Amino acid sequence: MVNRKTTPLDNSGLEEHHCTLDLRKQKLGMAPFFRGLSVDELTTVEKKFSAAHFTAGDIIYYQGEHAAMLRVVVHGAVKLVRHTSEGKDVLLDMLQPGEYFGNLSASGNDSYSETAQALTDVCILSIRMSNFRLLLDDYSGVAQSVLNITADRLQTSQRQIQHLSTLPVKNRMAHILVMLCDKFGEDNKHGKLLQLPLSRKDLADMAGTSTATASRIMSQFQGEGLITSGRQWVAINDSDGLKELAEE
Amino acid sequence: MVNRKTTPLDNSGLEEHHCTLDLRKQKLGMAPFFRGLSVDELTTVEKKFSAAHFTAGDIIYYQGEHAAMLRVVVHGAVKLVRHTSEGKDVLLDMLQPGEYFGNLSASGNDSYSETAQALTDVCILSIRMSNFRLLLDDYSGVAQSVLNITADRLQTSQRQIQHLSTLPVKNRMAHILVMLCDKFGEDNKHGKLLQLPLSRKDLADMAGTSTATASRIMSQFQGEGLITSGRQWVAINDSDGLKELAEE
DNA sequence: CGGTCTGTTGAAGGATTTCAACACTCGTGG
DNA sequence: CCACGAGTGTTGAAATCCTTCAACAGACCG
Repeated sequence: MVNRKTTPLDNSGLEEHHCTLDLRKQKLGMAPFFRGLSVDELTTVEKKFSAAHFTAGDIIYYQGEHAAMLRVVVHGAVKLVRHTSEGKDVLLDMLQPGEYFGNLSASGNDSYSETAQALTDVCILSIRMSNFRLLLDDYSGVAQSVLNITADRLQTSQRQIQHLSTLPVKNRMAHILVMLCDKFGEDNKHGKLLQLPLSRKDLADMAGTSTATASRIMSQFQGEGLITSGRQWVAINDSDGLKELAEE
Repeated sequence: MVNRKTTPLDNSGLEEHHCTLDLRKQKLGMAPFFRGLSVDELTTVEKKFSAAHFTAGDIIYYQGEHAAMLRVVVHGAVKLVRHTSEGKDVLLDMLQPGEYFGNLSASGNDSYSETAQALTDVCILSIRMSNFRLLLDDYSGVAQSVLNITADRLQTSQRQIQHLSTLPVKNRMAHILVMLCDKFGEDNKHGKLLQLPLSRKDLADMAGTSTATASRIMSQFQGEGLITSGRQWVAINDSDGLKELAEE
């Protein structure tokens, strides 16, 4: 096998479909909090959202901006980053189609606590938070779903706190790669290719380490045959091996 | 002033009132998700809960146990701890009267992801999760409050992730002390005394560090006149000074 | 094909952990 | 009431993990 390092990522944009109404409805239906709604209900709900497009690299909103909107990813990948006053970044999450982001807590400060950036060309549905609240009153099933999702995210955050507190960087990195593999992995000749642009800095910001250390560990993983990687892309060859490292 | 190191904590138990019905109702009303209910509604809601008492040190539930109950602290302090397979502990939260704990996410795994321990003698109200769900359907205002609280906790967790990722131990410790001071601080000749038993290990498990490092930093803070501390207790003398350290 | 952004790697320095010994506090039983 | 013992807190010294700084190499864009 050649030591190929050119990007194998699928870069096809979304000019083709331009986020048709059908696609939007389909993705809204996929969103976990609308699962269970009838087609008619979904149509009513969809009308309350408005669509917007961004190209790869665009900032969807900045940390600190006034926050009034709740958003759902329809197409593409979005990353959520918290910036510190010292210029360090913390990557909180990578979002897939169907996931929500923006502001849920109408209480207290109504400004975004993180920056949202389009990783690829994306289509986003938005709804004013106050309108979303009305929706929750009308569809109590949706309200329960939203609560479930938020509680799950809290669980995930607490596991992340546990990892940061108790595991060395290598284990944390293994865990992050496994998680990304489950979420973004697509079969490919390199193994499970993570279908999103992913730099060493992104990985470092997720694991709470420096880019230098992230790079060293990725090199080590590659040397052990666990992954294959190049500029802005990563493929997982042995997710079981990584899982072992992550669990330990 | 004598260099007094004997505990100034108020250890009075709760045999006096034995959690009267009135007290329980009052504390339920204090719980942020029931704020706004009428006295009548509160009475109805209170009947669905059952009370239980624990003495200092008791485990209320163990991590991994089947989780069906949602609980509210009526009296005393409770700590939530995640244990790792390597025997390390991560202290997620210290709870006050009015705060809920237990399981909210009815989705996925229905086992507690942390251990809950009584720090003092406590009175706890419990409700079966399925019944609580029914309550949410009847009182949509409560459902919104629960969502708000959960979203706020998510925010807090993400800030904690940020701190673990970007700040050195000293700053994290300062932040934790300020937070505990806001929550448990009571005026006292030593300054703001934290009204709960708090060991160096507790602080270490909150800050994601070792007890040795936690002890060293607390000694340093004491040397700088920021705090006064002894076995299992801490008083904050200069919360502004700590806040500066935490923000930096 | 050059420039820029990203990734790699070495070496030195720093923060934190670990191990270990000792001191202090508090509850318990003599 | 005192003394002991267990649990908790403190502190030193060595070792370790990780960061920082820096130089260079590779990949992608125009």
